[in-house]
Amino acid sequence: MDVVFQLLDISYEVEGGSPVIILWGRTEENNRIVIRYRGFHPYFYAVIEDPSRIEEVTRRIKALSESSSPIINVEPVKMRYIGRPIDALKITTLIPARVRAYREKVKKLEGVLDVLEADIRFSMRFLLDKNLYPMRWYMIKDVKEANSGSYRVKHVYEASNTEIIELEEYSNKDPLEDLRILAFDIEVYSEKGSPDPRKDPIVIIGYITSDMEEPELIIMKGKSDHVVIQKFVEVVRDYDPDIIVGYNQNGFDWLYLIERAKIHGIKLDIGRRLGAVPQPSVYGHVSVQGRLNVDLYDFAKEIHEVKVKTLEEVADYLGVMKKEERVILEWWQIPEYWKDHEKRDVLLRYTRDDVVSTYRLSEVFLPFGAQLSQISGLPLDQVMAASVGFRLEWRLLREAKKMGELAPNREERREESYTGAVVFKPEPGVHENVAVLDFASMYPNIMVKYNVGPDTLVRPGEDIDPENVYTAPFVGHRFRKKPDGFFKRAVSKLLDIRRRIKQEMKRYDPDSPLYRLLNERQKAVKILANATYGYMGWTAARWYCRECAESITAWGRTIILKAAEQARKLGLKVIYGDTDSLFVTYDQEKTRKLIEYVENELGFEIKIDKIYKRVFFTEAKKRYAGLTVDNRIDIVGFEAIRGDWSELAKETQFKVIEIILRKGSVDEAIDYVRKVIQQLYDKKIDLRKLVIWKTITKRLSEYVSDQPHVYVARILEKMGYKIVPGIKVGYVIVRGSGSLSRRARPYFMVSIEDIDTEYYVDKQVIPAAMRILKYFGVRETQLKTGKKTRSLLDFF
DNA sequence: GCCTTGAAGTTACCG
DNA sequence: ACCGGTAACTTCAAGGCG
Repeated sequence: MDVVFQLLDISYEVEGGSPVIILWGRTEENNRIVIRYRGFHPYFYAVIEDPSRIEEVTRRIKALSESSSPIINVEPVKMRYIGRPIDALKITTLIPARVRAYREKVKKLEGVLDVLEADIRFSMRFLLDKNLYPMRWYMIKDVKEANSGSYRVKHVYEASNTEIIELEEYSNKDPLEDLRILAFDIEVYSEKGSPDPRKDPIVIIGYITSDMEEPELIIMKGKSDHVVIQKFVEVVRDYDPDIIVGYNQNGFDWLYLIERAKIHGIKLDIGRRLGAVPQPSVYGHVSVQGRLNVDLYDFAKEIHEVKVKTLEEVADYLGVMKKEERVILEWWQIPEYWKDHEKRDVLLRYTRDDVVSTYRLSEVFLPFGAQLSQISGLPLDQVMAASVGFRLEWRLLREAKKMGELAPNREERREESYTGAVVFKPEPGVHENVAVLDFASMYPNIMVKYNVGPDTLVRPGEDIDPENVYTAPFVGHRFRKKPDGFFKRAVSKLLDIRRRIKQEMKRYDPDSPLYRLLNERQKAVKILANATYGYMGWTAARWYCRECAESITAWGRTIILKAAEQARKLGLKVIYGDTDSLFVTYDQEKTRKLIEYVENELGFEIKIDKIYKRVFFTEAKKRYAGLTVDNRIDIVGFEAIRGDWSELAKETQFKVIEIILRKGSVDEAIDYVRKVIQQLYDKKIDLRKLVIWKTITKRLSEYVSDQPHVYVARILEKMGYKIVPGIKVGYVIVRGSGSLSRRARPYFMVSIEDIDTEYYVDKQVIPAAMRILKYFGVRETQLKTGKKTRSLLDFF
């Protein structure tokens, strides 16, 4: 029989010494199924030094075979490697576990130049070879139904090396429709410091599913969380979710649950494979067999507008749960709210709000995740956990496979830097009526136009007719015009897909589900296309090519410089530019001519991205603030949008910018700043507005200088809190003696009385305000109120 | 020994 | 664990001065 199914996830098992691929899916009737696919074996390639001696090498490889898990086939194949035809041997082994050992042995054999594609995990190998993309729909031929045995699914099918065909007509179907989602969150009680799974119990597990109106809580009674965990296992099994979502559960909840379950001797048997427990896996995600365990924090990390990415902040920013309508507790308050029975209800409410926020976040994030999964080829539970580079790489591996190109190995390389983009010096001050012109996908288009890639790169010394190559400016690297390279193909395909999606979107109402689906898809495609340049310059990339990256930026510099020159020739004033954007005084006719020039003479697409009624620059690059024609304030680069300044300083700067741009009133801006400073002196400022957040980027012992956030991190560590790279530390500066760092304190340990007002006036509010006001002739002294100013004293 | 200066260290931003 | 270019802060040591 044939089965139509949506591919949700993939895993494999070894059974009777033979591997079985497990495809997890669901049918059109919304039944969960497993397809057990046999006859697929792991393999890798050996590149042969001398094709005339291929038989000799084949014999040597075969001689390595061990009877317990043998090499089952060695086959000569003609492949391509970095654009050149090569002779290789495809070595197929019986089971995945032995690939590594065989790889090492084969690598050392005489006559073998290199071993390739031995580091591709078996499940992914299958997806790659069969050209399967998770979340898409397929038909598999000639399967037999078997009894469900060890799987918690409706049907199990056995397949043996049969065809799997993609069903294109399903491509606009919502991949998430009717999937069951469960959101959960755990609360842990610890007497002091960070919770320790060896002793601190899970006191609450909250959860909500697609079928529930309200969240449920499993609450610890007595002193043991045994029942809590047990109950949670039942809940998951009963509801049988396809997708489990949480917020940072890969970094915390699962690891904690796994430890606690181990202590109680509970089997966290919550997957769709009998007896399989959650398992830490690749990219730091946790794998739950047959279910997609998606950590929404991975999505949140890409929202750069939110600086401190707690669940509350992200939910508030996205509007799924406003801070006003929920209970807010901070991590350090949780023990207090559990211990104190009077307060416990607040903690319960807090957990409910967290669970609901999490579920709602999944509604916002998963549609994009599903599309990225469909486009990149990574399962949904891995795709956001994987870094940008890996997501793109999986897509590239698929392109390579189609072209018969072998994937290079990952290797350790020395960092070699190269020149990047140009940034123009801005014209300081306020400019009226400014158009921002943006090149459309500049780097991807350079790649396509000049056929840039490791396989088209002409190596130094190679003799080739200059007619047949594109030569990069400044750096002189040459790229063959023909044939189309690997990157050109991959990138133009992505650009093309995106164009088509955008075209299709025009046919639908922006509020329609299909429009939204397509929009998520085009975003996913864009992300991959935009990552290609950075990927080429990434030393850990399989297709690392410094010359390529360097050539792309060189072409980019030439293009933007030429465009700027032409703008000036046309009589447009170039106020600023960065990489692929030009800020020019807006003149409709001249701008049109410039756009034409860029299209016809340079061969690139440039468009008006936005028009500012007024835009302000300082001498600094990468910083400006503007008022758009639709009356929105844009702030770029300034303190007001940086996460490492106090909210008070940011807010003050924002207001100053707003007053200047909207009203043009310097006096009003000065007045505003003075009031803020007065409030600070009067201590009428919410302490939370004084907190400065900074990320700890390495182990505390590795810091050479004790900056404030490092000093505070050490205090927290002494208090028993775990400090790991990546965490954000919130601190305030208090009065006292010693360096700034020595006066930094965790924000929740001080009151407004302790605050060093002078610091906030002189090092936060005034610098942030002066950054702008300086350009309007304002002096620092004008911002200070009744208090005697230091500069006045200095004067005498 | 004190004050100034600039390099080094650090973080977060832009495109 | 995608790139280089950039601003701006704090610390810390060197250098100048007396």
